[in-house]
Amino acid sequence: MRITQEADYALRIVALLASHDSLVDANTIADEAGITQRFALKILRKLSLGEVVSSQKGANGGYRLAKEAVEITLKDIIELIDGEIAISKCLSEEHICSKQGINKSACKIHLIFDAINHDLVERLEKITIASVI
Amino acid sequence: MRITQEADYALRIVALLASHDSLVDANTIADEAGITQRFALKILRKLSLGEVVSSQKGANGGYRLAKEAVEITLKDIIELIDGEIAISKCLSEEHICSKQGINKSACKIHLIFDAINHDLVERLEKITIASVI
DNA sequence: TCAATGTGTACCAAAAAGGTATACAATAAG
DNA sequence: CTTATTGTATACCTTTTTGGTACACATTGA
Repeated sequence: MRITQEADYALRIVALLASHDSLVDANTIADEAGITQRFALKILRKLSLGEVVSSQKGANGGYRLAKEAVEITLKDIIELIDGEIAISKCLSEEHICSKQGINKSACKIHLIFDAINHDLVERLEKITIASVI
Repeated sequence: MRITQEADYALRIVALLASHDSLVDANTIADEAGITQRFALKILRKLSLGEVVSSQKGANGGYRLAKEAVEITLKDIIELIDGEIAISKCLSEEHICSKQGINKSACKIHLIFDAINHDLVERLEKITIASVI
């Protein structure tokens, strides 16, 4: 799948949290990211379940990073929001070559995409939030 | 945008044509690619308009490559079918950073995606159909 | 002349993206 | 010990994109 807008917002939200020390509430985050509070909450939920951010409920609650900014990679965040990164649908699920009865590892196009995708993921894995802020 | 299934089929169709010398009609192409004739025709239309394949009308007509296999890159074909390659929507059209009033070249996330995307396109540009068959 | 083939345009259905709504649970301040 | 403030959980909705299909037509070789 491609990197969605939602993942893009997630990156910006995490970057934003990385530049604050204290708890930041969803409203403030939404404002700074330029999205609605509800949508921010949805994204924050995923980030929270993925243990990228931690949350505090109740009055004066909010969110903060759950770990150091250098420990959070772009890949982590994107995969939390969008699922596995795949430049072509053929890479995940039922690939065309298999539908055609071609062995996946005998399908040259598949192999090429696979290599490219692997390098892409590797690259996203090397970029941390610390280097973005 | 991500590489769609349609682009994937297009790659397979062009590879198929590259391994034939003579004209191949849409029905045969569709059969070998495992898609309907109509859908094959749609893809072939785009390839034809993009001057990757040439067509011959009438009885015993069909398609053949319009140029040498070494002159056709994966990038050419993918862009003909899917439009400009962009790993993130943010890269084309109205990017999030601009909606937020941030200058595109000041948006670190944008710059990172831009660099990655550039390298991806460059890589796809270096792979020709000749190397796939 | 007519059957075989490609052209052009428009339409349609399913899936994904992008976002909203509603009802609830926890907690800190008063 | 109540209540306003904040996050949680789940379900739903709308728009865009993807992945096709349908129909009427144009060309050309036999």
